[in-house]
Amino acid sequence: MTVTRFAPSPTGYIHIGNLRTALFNYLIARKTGGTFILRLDDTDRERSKEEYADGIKRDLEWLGLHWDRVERQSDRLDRYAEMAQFLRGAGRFYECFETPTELDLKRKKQLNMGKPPVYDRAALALDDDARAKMRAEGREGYWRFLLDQQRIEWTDGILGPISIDAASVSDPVLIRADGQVLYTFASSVDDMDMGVTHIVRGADHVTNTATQIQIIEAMGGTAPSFAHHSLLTGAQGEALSKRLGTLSLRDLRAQGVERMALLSLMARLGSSQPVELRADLDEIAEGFDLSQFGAAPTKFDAEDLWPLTRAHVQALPVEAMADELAAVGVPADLAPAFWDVARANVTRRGDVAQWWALCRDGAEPLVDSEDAGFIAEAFKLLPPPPYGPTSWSEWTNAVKAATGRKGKTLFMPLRKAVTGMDHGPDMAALMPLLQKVPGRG
RNA sequence: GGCCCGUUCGUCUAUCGGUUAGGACGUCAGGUUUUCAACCUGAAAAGAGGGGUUCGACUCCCCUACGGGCUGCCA
Repeated sequence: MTVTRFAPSPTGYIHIGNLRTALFNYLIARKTGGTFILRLDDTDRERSKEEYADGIKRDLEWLGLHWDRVERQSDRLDRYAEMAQFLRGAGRFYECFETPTELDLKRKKQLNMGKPPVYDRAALALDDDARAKMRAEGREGYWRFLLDQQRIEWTDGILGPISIDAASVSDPVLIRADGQVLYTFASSVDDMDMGVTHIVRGADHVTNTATQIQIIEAMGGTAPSFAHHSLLTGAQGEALSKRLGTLSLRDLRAQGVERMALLSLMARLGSSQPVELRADLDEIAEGFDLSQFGAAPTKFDAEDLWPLTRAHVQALPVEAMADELAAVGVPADLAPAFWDVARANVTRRGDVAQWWALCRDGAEPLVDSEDAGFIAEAFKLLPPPPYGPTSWSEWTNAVKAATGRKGKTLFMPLRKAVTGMDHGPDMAALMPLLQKVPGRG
């Protein structure tokens, strides 16, 4: 049984980077009929906010990434204390007393001497008396996990064989002086307890994986299989983290991006499979294959969402557009005809507003100076609305007979005069919807 | 500074030593269309640099450059 999880910390909303992680884990569970857990990693009491937890849930619901189970780390504090006690007994936890400032100083010294800034395990040498003395000085202990200094190896689902020397990594701090359990530990306990079988996360967690494998094994568990997807960069290759604020899911949604456009792109970007618009998550899951993803950082350009959004919106049946059409004031009886005319000329659902405004209010005629006389004459031949399906051809034929113009020089000035634009829906189909033509006459 | 990963058309990528280096999206041109969109046809477009190994290297090895990540009592 496959068990995956998406484990955001509720310190912000879902953005384009998180979304990829959530989607991959969802798809793996979905594809194999497994379980997808939403786990809120909220051990950081200061930064975690209920508002964000709710926001994350709403965003996942909008995307359609339904979870089978929800967990909160703040509900599991007793369990972490229990496993911490177990690891102390096993000699894998040791208490340290350096202050953050002291640690910072140590790192700087090491760096200056050209050495890697790895914790020197000074606290490991402390005996009971020394520890008592530290406490007497008012210092509060925090706890590190004693790494077994060997190479840690695993076969990554995306990166392939990875080997990291534990000696190049500091013993991770797992419990702070104020008792707060840190991510690396809570996550390891949870993944073990919840039977998580596959973890897909960003490449920023590769080093964590090395230590978490040891932590899970020290607790008597078996490490799940890991896969680390490349991180997204901006279109110019710059780190995306700086721009994440403008790429939150809610912003993209507010701009009119369609969820299937977003999901279709994210399920394929960075893989060798072509990006294709899919109709639903089942279709996306069907073709999803982690092994098709590359390890190189992936450039993400939000502009790529628009062609997919347009294709999705243009294929929508009128029923799916009912709310949007009603919102801009399209009468229900005109909706099907209007949507048929407008659909080929919209990218976002909201774009129908401008076309309906044209139909309802008419447009300021756009007349090139050399066409002024021609348009004046043409408008004399145009009866007032309402128009029928043959109005356009009747009018253009009449104008053609009266002026001798034909082809593009005939049609284009008329289009511009009637709609105020040089592009737009098919004129023959548009005419019957026009309720006003202000420039007429 | 140390550690991990990476570098093929504009973009995402294929190629498990021998290919006219393939596909998709985008771009451009032609066709169709009153326009836009859509559709059809076609085109341009790539192996970071330097050393090896080999009959032969995009592919294997080393170095350099560049990009990303980690190097927190954040996640």
